Amino acid sequence: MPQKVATIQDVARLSGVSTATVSRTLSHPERVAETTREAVLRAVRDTGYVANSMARNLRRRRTGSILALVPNLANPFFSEILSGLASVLTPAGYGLLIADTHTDPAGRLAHYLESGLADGVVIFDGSLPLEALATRRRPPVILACEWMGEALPSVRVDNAAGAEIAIRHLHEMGHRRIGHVMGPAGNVLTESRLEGVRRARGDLGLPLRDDWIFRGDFGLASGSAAAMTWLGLKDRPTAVFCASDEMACGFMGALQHAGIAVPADVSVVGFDDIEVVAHLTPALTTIRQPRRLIGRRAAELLSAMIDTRTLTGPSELLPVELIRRQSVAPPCGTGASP
Amino acid sequence: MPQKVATIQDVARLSGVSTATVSRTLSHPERVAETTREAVLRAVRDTGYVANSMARNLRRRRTGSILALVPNLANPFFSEILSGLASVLTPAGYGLLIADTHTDPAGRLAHYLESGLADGVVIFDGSLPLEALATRRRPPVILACEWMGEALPSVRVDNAAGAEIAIRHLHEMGHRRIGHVMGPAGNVLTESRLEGVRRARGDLGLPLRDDWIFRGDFGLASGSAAAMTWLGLKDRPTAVFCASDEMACGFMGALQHAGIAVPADVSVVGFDDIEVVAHLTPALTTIRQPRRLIGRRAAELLSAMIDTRTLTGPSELLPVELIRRQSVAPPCGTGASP
DNA sequence: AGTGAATCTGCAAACGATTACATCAACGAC
DNA sequence: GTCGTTGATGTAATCGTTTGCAGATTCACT
Repeated sequence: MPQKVATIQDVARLSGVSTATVSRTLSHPERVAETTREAVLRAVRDTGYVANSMARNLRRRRTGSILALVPNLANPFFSEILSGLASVLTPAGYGLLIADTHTDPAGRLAHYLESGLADGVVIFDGSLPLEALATRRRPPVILACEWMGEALPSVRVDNAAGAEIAIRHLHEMGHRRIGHVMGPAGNVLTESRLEGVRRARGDLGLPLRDDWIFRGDFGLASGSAAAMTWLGLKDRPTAVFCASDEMACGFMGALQHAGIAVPADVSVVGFDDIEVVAHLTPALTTIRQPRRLIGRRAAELLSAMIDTRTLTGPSELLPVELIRRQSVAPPCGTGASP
Repeated sequence: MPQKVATIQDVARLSGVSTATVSRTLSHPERVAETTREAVLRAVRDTGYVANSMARNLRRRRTGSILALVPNLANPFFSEILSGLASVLTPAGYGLLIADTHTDPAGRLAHYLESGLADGVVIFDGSLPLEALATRRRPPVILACEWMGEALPSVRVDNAAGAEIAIRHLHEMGHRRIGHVMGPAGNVLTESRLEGVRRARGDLGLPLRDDWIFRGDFGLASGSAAAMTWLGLKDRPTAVFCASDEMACGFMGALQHAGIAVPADVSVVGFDDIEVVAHLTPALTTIRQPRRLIGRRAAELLSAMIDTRTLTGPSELLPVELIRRQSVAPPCGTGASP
């Protein structure tokens, strides 16, 4: 049923020139005489010819696509970054290939890199065995959000600074007893945000209580779980900074369902500023990451690396911003500090 | 710097066989003598050979990837479906190519189909000019969530039924004055859910007031906007069914920020059951779509179409389910019906 | 020993583009 | 009139696989 699709040969035959000329007409129009060009273009139109990308890419020794490795596609945090990626990649003629590294059997990183099915790779998953990248010789790789020493270029925000801003904001609002819901263990984001928390607490002379540090994994459920832990505490922090908005949602939700009022009983700050948190009640105060911009810059830097055939390139640190909303208030009955 | 990557020739040379045998060893191991196979596999390991997918696909006349056209990557609703897609596509040896049809210049549908860079296409965006698909001759296409008559196969839920369930639930809880926040005009989902609302209202003998039908576009902001309209009404419905969870979030959020209590003052039902709504306060009662399953089935049906070289195939209607949570209560001060 | 089948392997032709190089015509300068 | 230059086109090699066909070997059976 599917009839033959036109090849460059068909166009050449129909317009009475060689395939070389057809190819040139399409990729370097200026190198072809105007009358020829017109004839060729007409033939292209008539046959409905569109170049076979496999053949083209084989010859050009490229793939025309960029691979994005995300830990969890279902997480809204990534989708907007991807959207930013796509917005520069598509115009640049690249396709966006997406792989969910958690759906996938683990340890496939090497496979993806070697497979040669992408001209470049954007990695969002810091839990991948990134050391393997050091010895790779081919596709340029850039990290987004995550990072790994100075070895690999990355586009990200200053996470420690973001965390510090969050803590300082709570401090300014009068809080002295501040808890933190962490991300998954071993993650650079987790470490870095925790580091920011510790630093700010230290600088501000706040108590460094480890029972106010709750384990999490950036997901909604772990936020709820942290809330349960908080509820079980006899000596509770009056404010909690969650290392992700998702966890903040889970945390606030579980607290409220248990009859605790936010921010009256406890203040909450998130991280990321995903779209929905502005619509929560109370709207969540959070540290915004410029996600679409992260996507765009990652795409731009990566595509520069591809063009210059370099395996490495500059990194970029993007600014975070405190978004004040309604989930933070002075602690319980106080207007000022003790 | 980037040294040569091993080709099938290198492997052939190293293992002392022809390229044909190497190829066979890799794709049809059973057709090769055991000793040869071992020698070849050793050479593969030693050279680190991995087949060039461009060459392979060129020869096989396929691309090895599936294209997903989503209206808006940043919408969490889609990400989980994509995740489901990926979970069957990856093991099946396909890559998942994703294009955001709103980021992209419009009218590119034809371009995507003709471009021949995918063996199959999953369309999530019903607002695309789908009529064009009728005349296409090549890549099999399946619609997900959306649909279009019987012409194209699709995987979706019974949207009208879902809406009806929502309305009937509100009715059972004692509501008689029920509003609806619609999706974007012209969308089949919008129409179908609206149709369900109308049918249920009719069957139950509820008032068919058009000023209780609010325009929306499935997004958060339009939910908030609908809330503003609701606030401005002098004669308000006691319950509102939103055609998407995102709109329900926006709606509830804006209402609560304006001092209206949900569900005490107004009950809200959503549609989709995206993850976050279980963590809202009140947790949102909603109609669940089995999103991961939608993704999986779409992938399975599409890949069957590809295997059988058919341009069409069966559709599938998946079940919806009412998830009762806390955003619905009997209307204002009533325990029973008037 | 001869025959046929079964099994394994290699040769070489695709797949459909791009592009280095060669060719050829036209032109102006000397 | 010769030579060098410029511009437009064609020839054919190349990218790295897969696979139809045929040759070679082995084996079983008569």
